[in-house]
Amino acid sequence: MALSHAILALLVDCPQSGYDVTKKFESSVGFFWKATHQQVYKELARLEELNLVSVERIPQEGRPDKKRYTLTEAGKQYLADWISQPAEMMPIKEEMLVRVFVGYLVAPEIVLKELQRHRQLHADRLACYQQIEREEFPQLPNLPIPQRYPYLALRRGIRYEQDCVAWCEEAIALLNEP
Amino acid sequence: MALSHAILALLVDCPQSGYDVTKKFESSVGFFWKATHQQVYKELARLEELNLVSVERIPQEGRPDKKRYTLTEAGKQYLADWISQPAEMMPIKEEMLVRVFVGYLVAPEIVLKELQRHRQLHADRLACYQQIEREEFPQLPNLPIPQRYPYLALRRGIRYEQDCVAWCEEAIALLNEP
DNA sequence: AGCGACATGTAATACGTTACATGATTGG
DNA sequence: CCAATCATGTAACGTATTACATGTCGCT
Repeated sequence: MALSHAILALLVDCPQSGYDVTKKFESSVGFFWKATHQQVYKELARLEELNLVSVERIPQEGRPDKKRYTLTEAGKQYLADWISQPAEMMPIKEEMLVRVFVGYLVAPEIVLKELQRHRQLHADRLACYQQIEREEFPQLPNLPIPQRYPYLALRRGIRYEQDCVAWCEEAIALLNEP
Repeated sequence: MALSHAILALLVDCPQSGYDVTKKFESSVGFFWKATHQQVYKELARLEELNLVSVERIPQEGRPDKKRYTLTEAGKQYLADWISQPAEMMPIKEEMLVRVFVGYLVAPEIVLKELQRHRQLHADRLACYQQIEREEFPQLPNLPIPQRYPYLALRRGIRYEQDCVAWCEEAIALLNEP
């Protein structure tokens, strides 16, 4: 169950609420793992029962209590143990590729238009990642050791999007050839 | 529900059994979509109820009847309609990246060793894809139009694995820097 | 004798998505 | 006044994984 590990990973640096964690799944860690708030709240409750995180209820006025979750020592150990185990290779699972695979069933313009749209989507995402690179890692190229790890995760995101853009362009070129 | 579409896509060219479809999910389409035999058999039964595929029972001796599924006209139309709709951008979901993200929690050698192992896994997969490229697309670079579509899907797989290898190498280099 | 390929499925459980539910505060 | 942000959750449904279940044939 990798969702739990992604959540624990987010709690390493600073205690956070389910709401905060959810937002990070829309940015930072969201580059390589996704979760909705419903999943996050349920998972946090489970992690608390396992004593991998502890909760602190912060009463607020006019809105529900904020619950701040902190990684426990057991949780930190659990995470470290998990990191030390070999990781699986994950399948791509790209809906777009299933469509391209049988693209000859429809008019070429339809596939081309969709490839162009995707090129743009990935280019936009790339620009977003590159902005984060500039903002969050200004000390480049001399990065302190601990910061190198999250940076490498971001680098993977950047490379991935660059590759998506390049493939879209390659595909458009090939389909346009006589 | 993209699994159904992937299965329909596999049935376009030739009628096949659930067993055959399952095997293709371990190779060709398996580059970008995964499914186990349990999923496939259940989904094929559902697609039959929807009349998107038809079945022909082929009695055999000593083994269970073989059920050959064929794409119906309705199924073909359904697939074409689906292809014409815009595709979602899919998240990466790489377990390895979650580990690297918080890799500073464990000794550097552990992460380095795992990166090396992954580099090898992706290099092997790449070699496998490149062999398929040579075997299944010998007419390169002058490919007939319909064949260009599955070729582009394979190209995506090749690019992806090349990028994984390159990232692993980049990561190993950065973590080894003083 | 034992393994892998052939060929199909059920059942239980885990994980993910979508819809529903509430309600104050802040900014345009 | 409307939409977005803050803040938490339940319920139903859909999809995926894992374990269980069966039985033949051909090869080593």
